Amino acid sequence: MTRLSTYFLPTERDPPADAEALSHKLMVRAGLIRQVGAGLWTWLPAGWRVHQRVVQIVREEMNAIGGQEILMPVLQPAELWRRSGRYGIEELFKLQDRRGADMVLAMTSEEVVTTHVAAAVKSYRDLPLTLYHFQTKERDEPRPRAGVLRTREFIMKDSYTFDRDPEGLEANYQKHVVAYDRMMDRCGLEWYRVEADVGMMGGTGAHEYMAPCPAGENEVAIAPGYAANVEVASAEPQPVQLEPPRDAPEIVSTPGMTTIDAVASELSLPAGALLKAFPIVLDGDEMRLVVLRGDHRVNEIKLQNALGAPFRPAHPEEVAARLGPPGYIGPVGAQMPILLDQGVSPGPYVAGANQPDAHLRGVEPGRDFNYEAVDVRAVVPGDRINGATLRIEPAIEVGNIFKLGTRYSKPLGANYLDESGHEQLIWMGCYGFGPARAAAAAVEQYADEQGISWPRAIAPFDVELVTLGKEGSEERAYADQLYGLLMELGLDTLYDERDAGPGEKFIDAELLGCPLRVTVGRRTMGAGEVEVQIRRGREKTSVLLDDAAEEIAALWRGLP
RNA sequence: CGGGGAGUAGCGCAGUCUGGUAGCGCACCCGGCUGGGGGCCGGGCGGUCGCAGGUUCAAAUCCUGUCUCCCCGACCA
Repeated sequence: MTRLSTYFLPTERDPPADAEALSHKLMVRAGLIRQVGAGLWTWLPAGWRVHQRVVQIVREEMNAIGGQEILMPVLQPAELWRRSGRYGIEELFKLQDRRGADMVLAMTSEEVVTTHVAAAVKSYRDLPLTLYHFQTKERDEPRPRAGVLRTREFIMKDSYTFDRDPEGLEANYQKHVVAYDRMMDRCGLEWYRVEADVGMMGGTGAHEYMAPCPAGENEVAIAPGYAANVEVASAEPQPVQLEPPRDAPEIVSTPGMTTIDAVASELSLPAGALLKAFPIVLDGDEMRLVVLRGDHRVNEIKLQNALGAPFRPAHPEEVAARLGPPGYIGPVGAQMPILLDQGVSPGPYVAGANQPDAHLRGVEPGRDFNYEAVDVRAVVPGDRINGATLRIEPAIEVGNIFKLGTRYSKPLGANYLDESGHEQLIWMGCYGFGPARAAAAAVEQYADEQGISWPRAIAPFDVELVTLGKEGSEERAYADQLYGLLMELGLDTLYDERDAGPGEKFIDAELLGCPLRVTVGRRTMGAGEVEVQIRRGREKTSVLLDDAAEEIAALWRGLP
């Protein structure tokens, strides 16, 4: 029985003063969530129904690919995390029990699940295996924000696959691709599966499931047939007009001009006709000079991946000592390896001369300096890929899938014996999905001026039934009866029988955003009809009194 | 971690500069009217002004410290 007069659905006329993101404002206003502290949220009844609907979709798809649901604890011994090498992570909540033993609050469960598998799995006959759970995750985020989009505590579905070899892992990974594609579709989201950075975990491949929306914290580079996180995206740069070639570099005086823009405007050239030099220092004080087109920027994640090692930008003193005056450095004559971005096409460029107040023009890569080609440029909108134009959109990361390899099986001793009796490491994958983010993404993607407009599959209720009649009226009696019929047909119905004005009821209903709003009032009843509003698009239609429930159910089945 | 902002009733805010009995709108409670887009009239309830200390005859207001929250950036297995 879900009668609004007794249901805990505290709606608000005003959004929280400091809320910025649309989903944050609307989910609070609609009475779905309430804040407890920074990045800590309570899910109220209607909000929790949405969350649970997403969870059920995810559960069904995981089961469909052979996943087996388990439950692992949030509180875990620090020892496991020391063994896996993750104890030092700053986001990890750390605490002690009464005996002083170090504990952690899990941000994911690789350590625990791998330990169980290591203990139980002995033979190749026990593999492959897919285990998953829905469990609270704890992360000491430096900056929680935007309602439930980025929180310190949240529920995540995390699954883990265990295979004999890379081929097995690949097969399980592809199964997850299928399952995740379906989860995103079934949640009614617009989404992209994008190539992702494997990050510090050093896995062998990763994709993210991104839901584009203005509040998204990630940027996705998209072109027909291509989608990648900008952190790893590659594309052809837009062409640039270069100077005529010269037989050899010529010095040009550029006093006081230490920026690309200043030199470009002095020589009346586009910034892209210059070379930008980005000196970096690797572990052990080795220097490298990264060179890219003047109008391009370094993507530090791509650079780190290209180097295969961490780096830092060189300090000005190091630049002055090893190359030349900062603002005037360039690749010609540089006494260090040069990494040339592949966005620099052949031709004559203007570059720093490694001496005060001077640049060189007519510098040609290959002729005037040797280099190693790398791809370290940040892509920008307008770049080309497969002949199409690239665009960049903000998006929410709802899920990610990741090939771990033997990252955890090695330190935690997860081995098996193969057919010939040899001990082998288990190959693992891990896969995350955030129901709260899926819900927030749906709010972001479909909300309008009036409020939320849920996809049918994850709405808190299928139908909101509004009666305008007072207790004892003919309309009220009919609405009571219709409520029962809708429930019998399997439609989850929220019945607004509050003693409130029609305006208030309509506004609350559209704020909450159930796919259908059914109104029983004297006016339409007099005409033998019941009014039905389709929330998305707000189009109104009507059904006959006599078989209203069946017609409403049929309408509902046709909704997105 | 750097920069900016805010803590006064459930929500949104004024009052702080210039110290002098804590206010407004909405919500809520009671009564009545109204009944297809946050309706109207009348009467009410509700706040240790984030916390601690200090100055003062007197502190929401001035001073010191502290906690919390938000936004931008950095960060984001």
